[in-house]
Amino acid sequence: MKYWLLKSEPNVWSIHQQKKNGIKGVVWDGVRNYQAANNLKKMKKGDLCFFYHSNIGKEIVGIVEVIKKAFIDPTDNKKKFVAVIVRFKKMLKKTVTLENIKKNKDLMHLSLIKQSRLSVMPIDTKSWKILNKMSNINK
DNA sequence: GCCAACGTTGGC
DNA sequence: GCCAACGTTGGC
Repeated sequence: MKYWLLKSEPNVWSIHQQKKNGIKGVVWDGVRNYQAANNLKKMKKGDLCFFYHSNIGKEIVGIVEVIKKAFIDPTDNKKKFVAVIVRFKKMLKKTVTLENIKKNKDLMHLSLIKQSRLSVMPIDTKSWKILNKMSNINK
């Protein structure tokens, strides 16, 4: 199983809306960047993704699960880009802010920090574990 | 195929 | 609101 991070501006699409959508999940479409699209293509059913709020909050707020692997994005007329379907999994007990991620030397290599504009990125297992641990600090 | 101009994202 | 970083477009 692989781990990922998905970015969304909460005033466009937030984790709360994702949660309301419940078990049927949501089509994650609109990605128009090759690097992000390539990451979407690598996703498999059952993979887990951190849900990150960009611009407002700048923090990881929850986890979603991939329930359908990449298919042609229905909103892309040229049929070049892909979408996946993700389902709400859980909210983090404590959100993990970008500020705190930057403070951790073991997380400095993440694309979240190095490539601030990338909206879909892989998270290695070690980093996934660290971030999960950080989210449980104030249980 | 290069690169200047322009557009977009997202942190600050 | 500004701007750095980076992706895309279009003229040559």
